[in-house]
Amino acid sequence: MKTRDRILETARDLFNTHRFGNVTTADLATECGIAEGNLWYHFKNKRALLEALTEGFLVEVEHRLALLPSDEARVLEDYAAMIAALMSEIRRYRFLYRDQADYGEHTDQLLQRLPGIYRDTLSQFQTYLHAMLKAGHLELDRDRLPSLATNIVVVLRYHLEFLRESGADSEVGSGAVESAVEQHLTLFRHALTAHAAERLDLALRQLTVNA
Amino acid sequence: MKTRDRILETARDLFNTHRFGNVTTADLATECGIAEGNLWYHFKNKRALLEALTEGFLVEVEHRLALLPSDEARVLEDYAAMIAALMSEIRRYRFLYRDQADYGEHTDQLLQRLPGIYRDTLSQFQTYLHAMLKAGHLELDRDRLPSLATNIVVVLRYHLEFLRESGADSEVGSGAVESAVEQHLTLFRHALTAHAAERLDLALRQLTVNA
DNA sequence: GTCTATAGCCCGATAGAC
DNA sequence: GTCTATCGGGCTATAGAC
Repeated sequence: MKTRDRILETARDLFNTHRFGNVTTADLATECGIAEGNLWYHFKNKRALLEALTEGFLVEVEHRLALLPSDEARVLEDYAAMIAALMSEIRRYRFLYRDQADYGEHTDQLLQRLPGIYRDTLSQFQTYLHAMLKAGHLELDRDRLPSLATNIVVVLRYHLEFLRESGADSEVGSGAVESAVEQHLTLFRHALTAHAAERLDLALRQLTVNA
Repeated sequence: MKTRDRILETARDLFNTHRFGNVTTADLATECGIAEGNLWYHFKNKRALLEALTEGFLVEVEHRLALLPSDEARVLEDYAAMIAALMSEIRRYRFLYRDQADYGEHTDQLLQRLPGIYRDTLSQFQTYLHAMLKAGHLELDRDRLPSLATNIVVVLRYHLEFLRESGADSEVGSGAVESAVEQHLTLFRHALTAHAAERLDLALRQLTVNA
């Protein structure tokens, strides 16, 4: 792999694990197996590196937001696919959501867009829940959908932080992501038909196996 | 107020707003209106300051964990009082939960106790929910209580972070805390009797007015 | 108890050889 | 494209006058 790409991937991993502000450029260079000076050949400064990572994030978000329920018969499987994309995004770019306070004064590129991303994500979930309602999978008062969508997003986004703060292993492969997905299902599983709950469980389980 | 106490309170505020790792001792001294050198008369080093704050936190947690449903007739009001104490704790010591990655290698005092605190908090919520069940306020499958308690804790703990990441004002007085309390109610409001929901709403509203 | 001055360290970034 | 050497700046903490 090209050095530039290795730097980006290593940086993403280190930032996710130790926070952006706690990873020094010396740490990053060592982990990449290159000299610190070499970093500045590939990136003008630490912020430029952050911005390169941000671009990858924004592309991934755009693709995930485009995943909408296609066909009434497959809304549950479409939902599971969207959840898989969202969790991959949250896992791979966790530090971008989390470490905003470390970026200093000017990272407008990201900070201006995150509110919109959350807004679009909430409405994406409402679209899915509405489609499940229409397909007869979900039995729920329509005016409860907005708050349910918010609860879903909060649980999916923060269950990893909850596990970390609780002292549990929250790394990839520890089952933390699976645990977050399972936990979010408890928010509306009781309102699904038995058949829909079973299909959704299956679809979600298959996706985490493949990821 | 004694200088030492003013340092502690100012530090708590600055840490909550800007993160522990992003607040320099120069910032803190300036905000206190004292010379930086004077800080080291009152505290051996930055970590000693953190440990002094941690002690106050642990005392507050212990008091809050001791708030249990007293009497079947008042379980809803007791619950509201406990929620008020928990939110005050989360608001006042937000950085302690959040900034663990900034503390360096050795803050065993806090890091060893947080997992236990979360565990005790979850079981505290299960106790309350169980009491509401017994008092006939809540109609819910008993085996849904553990996951509901987890969802409640996650929403109460992270709704403030969610608002901050979303670009909303998450400071005290902005209504963020009230919004978190309101949001957590959507997790089980539909399972409360109409009478219980009304009483709980009232009790929670009175408490946030007083706080 | 509070101040000024400064030591000593670590960090991000530059210069220039190879 | 990668390295070594080093600079300037900011940070925590100390020393010592008042």
